[in-house]
Amino acid sequence: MENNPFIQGLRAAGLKITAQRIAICAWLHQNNIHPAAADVHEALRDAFPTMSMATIYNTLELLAELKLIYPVGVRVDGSTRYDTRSDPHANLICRRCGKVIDVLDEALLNEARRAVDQAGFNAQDLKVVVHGICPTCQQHTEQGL
Amino acid sequence: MENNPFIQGLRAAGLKITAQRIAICAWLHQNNIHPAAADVHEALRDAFPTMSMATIYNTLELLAELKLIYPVGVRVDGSTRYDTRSDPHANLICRRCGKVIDVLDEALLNEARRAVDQAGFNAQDLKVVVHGICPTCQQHTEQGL
DNA sequence: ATGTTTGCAAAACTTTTGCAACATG
DNA sequence: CATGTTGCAAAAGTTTTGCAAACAT
Repeated sequence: MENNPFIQGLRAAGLKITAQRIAICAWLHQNNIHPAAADVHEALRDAFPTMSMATIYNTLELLAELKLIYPVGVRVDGSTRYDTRSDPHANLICRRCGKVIDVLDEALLNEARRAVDQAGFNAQDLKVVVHGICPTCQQHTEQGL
Repeated sequence: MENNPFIQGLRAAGLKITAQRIAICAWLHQNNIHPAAADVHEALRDAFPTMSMATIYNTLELLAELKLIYPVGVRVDGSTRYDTRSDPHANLICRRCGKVIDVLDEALLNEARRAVDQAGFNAQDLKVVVHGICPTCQQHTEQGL
């Protein structure tokens, strides 16, 4: 229960550990996807029927400030997606279905650091996002769907 | 006047060339920035005081469907930005001020194509987006702002 | 003349904010 | 018990939609 890095982070920051925060952090930790605020809300609706979107947004923003989660950097279908991994990696985003895939690729990250440096950008806190079509959607296309 | 690729594209698609579309296309062509819909609206307010946001959104979406412009793939400060370049390139986005810089870097694009391929993604129609801090905002930081 | 496009208004949607009630440390 | 947090409701902002009037071809 308490090997949850998000809850540990909140505690370390001296913040209060509420039932809602425990639920949100537990769900984020167990579901290593790239949820939107609405996904969290829907997932916890049964357990917390009265939990408001404001609480979700508050908590996600809090975790992002503590650098425990990261906004993916794009909005897919109109909403911000969060990334629960803190190690450097790239996000592959499907143009069609919005799925986000994490890719650990040092060569890509290094090229990105170099290109960013060259343009005078600060590469610290770098994030690479690549848009394409995911395997599943490619199959659908091949089947003429 | 008619060396405007956006207007040519609309004409080639058999669409009607209205005064509003001419104005939007001319402005996009002359201002090679990464505008949001609201930027276009504001820029053309004097010339077309009654032009509605719906017309802007219609036209931008139309140009995007014709692949004459591209959504940058992120929303900065809550709104979609468009890219008026159609050649392959990367977008560097400043985390702080939201500025978008185009970077033509074949090495980066090639690494991205390879990484995307390796993950089973379709690299066709690839877009690379990198987040960092732009030179201007770095200076502000150094000055303690 | 005909079908497209515009502009207005209203709606949908995500996210933010104010504030009273409540729970945590 | 003092402060931080929640939930509700309303607001703000972007984008979409329906429809009558205006326009391009």
